[in-house]
Amino acid sequence: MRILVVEDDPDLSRQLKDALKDVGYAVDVAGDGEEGHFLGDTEPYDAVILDLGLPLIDGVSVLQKWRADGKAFPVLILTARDQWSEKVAGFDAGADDYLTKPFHTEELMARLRALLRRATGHTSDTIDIGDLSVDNRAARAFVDGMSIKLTSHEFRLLSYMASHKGRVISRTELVEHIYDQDFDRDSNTIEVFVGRLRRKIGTERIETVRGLGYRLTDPNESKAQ
Amino acid sequence: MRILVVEDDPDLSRQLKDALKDVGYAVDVAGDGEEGHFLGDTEPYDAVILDLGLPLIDGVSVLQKWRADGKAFPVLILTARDQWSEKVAGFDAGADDYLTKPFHTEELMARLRALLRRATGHTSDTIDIGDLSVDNRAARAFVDGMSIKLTSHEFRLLSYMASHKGRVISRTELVEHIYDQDFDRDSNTIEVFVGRLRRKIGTERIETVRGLGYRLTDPNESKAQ
DNA sequence: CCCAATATTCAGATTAGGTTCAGGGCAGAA
DNA sequence: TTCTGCCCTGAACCTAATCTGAATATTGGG
Repeated sequence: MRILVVEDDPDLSRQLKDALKDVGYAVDVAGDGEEGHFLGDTEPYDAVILDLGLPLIDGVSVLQKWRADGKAFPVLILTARDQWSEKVAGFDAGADDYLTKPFHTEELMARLRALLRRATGHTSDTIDIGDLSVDNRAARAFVDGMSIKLTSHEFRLLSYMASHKGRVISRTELVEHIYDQDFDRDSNTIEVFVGRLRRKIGTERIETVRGLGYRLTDPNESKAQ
Repeated sequence: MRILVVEDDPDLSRQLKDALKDVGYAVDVAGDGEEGHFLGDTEPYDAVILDLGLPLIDGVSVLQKWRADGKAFPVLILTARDQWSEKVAGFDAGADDYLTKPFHTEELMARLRALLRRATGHTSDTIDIGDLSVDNRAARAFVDGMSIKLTSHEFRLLSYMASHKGRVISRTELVEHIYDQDFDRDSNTIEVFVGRLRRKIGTERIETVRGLGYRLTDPNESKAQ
């Protein structure tokens, strides 16, 4: 999952980035409203953390622009304590959740997970595909109840595919969601990771759709056609 | 486990701090309601001991604010004898337990342990992971019934991991819960302690999850791969 | 049967994590 | 109080997991 953080305080911004990367997200950071708006417009984020007090363009305006443009990613806004009116404005502009500063990193993580969950239409942090189970909270996966050892990139890949299970996902989409900005795309890393993942969770679970991408399915489900 | 003590009487406050540190908690102290509120908002405590009669902001208000902000840590309130109404107000505001002054340190410790126990979802002061047993009451650990000699920080680490057994715990989270405020994060103390702990309780009990953190498990539990 | 797409394998680079060690501090003993 | 010994810390250095990109093999479609 790829997250955008728009925050001008460099300390907080750094801290957020570190914490998010720790938990396995791909993270981009913007330091002002303009850059933030641009990135949100250009890159396909899975969620955005948006401070409301920003240089150049304020947070609420950024959010409004995005929503007016039809961007649907979930947005979590950060407000200073007691900025009651800001919070309301944020919600009106289309925020999905808010957090008042200061806050606990752990709480932010929990809320973020909740947003991502909701956005992908799941109700739990754990996603099951047949007897494969992906736990986004603990960053673990199980096949048949057995714990599978995955590296952090393998897990990102699996997690993204799991939250879009059954759909064909293009290589490009995968790259865009599991890596952050600076990544040299023309290489076959995705194939390599898919290969490794298959070896660990069973080849038949990741179906190749020639010319389009990959699809994560339950091999035991009856398949039409 | 990291505890916040909010108490204005310097004697009592010192005494509490010492006693708590002795038993192996990381402790922060605040002398008035404002500082207390701020710390509780900012740092991830595992429990809070809160005096109700405080300068600047009274205890009940502090507690109300925390709860309104969604802070969930267990709170033990201290009241003067016969302040019956205060006690009720405290409970209404979301306290988990209370103690009337004066009290025996022993009793405070027992109640605190109970709160931590409940908060982490355990029913006993002793947590077992396979044949490793962690006794939070006596601050001791056993492997296979044999007592293991641990230093206080080693024990804190183990105790925190034990109460979240099976979950991956990031270095950051560990630092935040086993040290109190003033600690320089960029050093490798955690690695060093994990190393020492492994030497004492057996390497295989603490699993490393690269890029994410550590996990305490029972090595004999069935694992694929 | 040929071509393009996908898989596999592998080695080097990179980076996270592990180990060791010395200095300083603190607590308990005398 | 001073002395002693244990512990903690941070740095330097070492090790091993993992990532990457390229080379090579395989597969499926036409």
